[in-house]
Amino acid sequence: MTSVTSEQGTSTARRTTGGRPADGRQRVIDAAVAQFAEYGVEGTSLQMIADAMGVTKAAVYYHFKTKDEIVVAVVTPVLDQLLAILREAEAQRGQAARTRAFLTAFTRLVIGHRQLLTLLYDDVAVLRILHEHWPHFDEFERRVPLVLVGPDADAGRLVAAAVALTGIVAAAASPQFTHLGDAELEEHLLDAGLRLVGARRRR
Amino acid sequence: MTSVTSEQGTSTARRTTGGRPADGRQRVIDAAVAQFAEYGVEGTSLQMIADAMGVTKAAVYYHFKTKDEIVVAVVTPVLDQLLAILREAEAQRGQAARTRAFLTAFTRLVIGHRQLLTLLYDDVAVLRILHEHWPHFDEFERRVPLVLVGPDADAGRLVAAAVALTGIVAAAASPQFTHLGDAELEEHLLDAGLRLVGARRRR
DNA sequence: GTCTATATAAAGATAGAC
DNA sequence: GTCTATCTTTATATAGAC
Repeated sequence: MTSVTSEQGTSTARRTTGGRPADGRQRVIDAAVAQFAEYGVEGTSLQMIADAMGVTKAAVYYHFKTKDEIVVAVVTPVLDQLLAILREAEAQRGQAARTRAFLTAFTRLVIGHRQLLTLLYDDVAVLRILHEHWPHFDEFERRVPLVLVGPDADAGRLVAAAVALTGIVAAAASPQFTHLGDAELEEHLLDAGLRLVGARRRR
Repeated sequence: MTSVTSEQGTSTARRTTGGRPADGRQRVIDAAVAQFAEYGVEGTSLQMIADAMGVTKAAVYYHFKTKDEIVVAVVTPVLDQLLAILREAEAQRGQAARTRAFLTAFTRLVIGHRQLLTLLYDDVAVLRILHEHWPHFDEFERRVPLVLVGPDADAGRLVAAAVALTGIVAAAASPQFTHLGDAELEEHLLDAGLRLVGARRRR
């Protein structure tokens, strides 16, 4: 079995080697997430990130050599979590259990990063960068729908899975629902997802 | 009742005043759609559009004064169709009929423009431009979910509507399903949509 | 770790010839 | 209707001082 692994251990390592948390590197990431969510990756310049931090472009370049590196750093933690969710779900016995396990954890992850996940699903620039810099990202993309509906699913169920995944991510990011609390939105999203992939909701 | 109307009658007018179809203006639009779909609006430069047409940037600027104008011209025909669909659905008697009427026509529209609709739902640059240049676009955005689930829907049904709309659009654009024929993909998308907004499929 | 200053390339956009 | 040439602004990125 090919294994999908992140090569981006640097930031984690740095945080353990005595450096204070919320160091400069992390501050860049935080600022970048906010800008990316509002203007998209291509619509965000290093100048905008620097301005949001109250520093200059050169200060940003001290932490990251390129803009692509920032994108990878922004997205890697979520991808790692998604990978963990994927593995745990795949380890369940029975397709129904795998479906429920993945969808439950996935919805929770989406809620925990309302703006960030849409980068992964909607921003063409992010997808291009990940295909360039993230080893086995394409394999990763294939495994997600499979764990949801199983390897023997017909086209109809694969389409339903795609609608569920992309719909959940986009709806969570929609300004339409910013007023909804995390718990309530999470429940509704999970509900919608389960209805789509054919499972009944446990009460 | 406030009416949502396109101010962009120019291209239609030009096509009726004796000008050959597939004129330069339309050729720019066609080239732009292809580039926008692949690289996003911010990721597409006028140079790329010009190159795709085999002309220079200045030739493109003869037809459109700004890049924003191109985006509006690309998206306006679809928005007009969407508006027509919206009105026809709103005119139905009974919420079930409105839901079915809209979803059926919407899915067909999405299939007819697999790549284009995702610009409307996913591309933040397009949304910004439309909010700037399309009168009553925000009102338009509000009416779409409402016709799907009705004015008295609770949060759960509104979330389901959002998942359906965004999911259908994104799934239709997904490279995962490029091999599926229009008719089959349309059926599966409609199926998923109806399951989400609570209606049973007519056979 | 942050700054000023700068290099270099590409972006959007315009003027004017053909 | 398309071209060459050019303007202006902004982008990514680097060098080197503090």
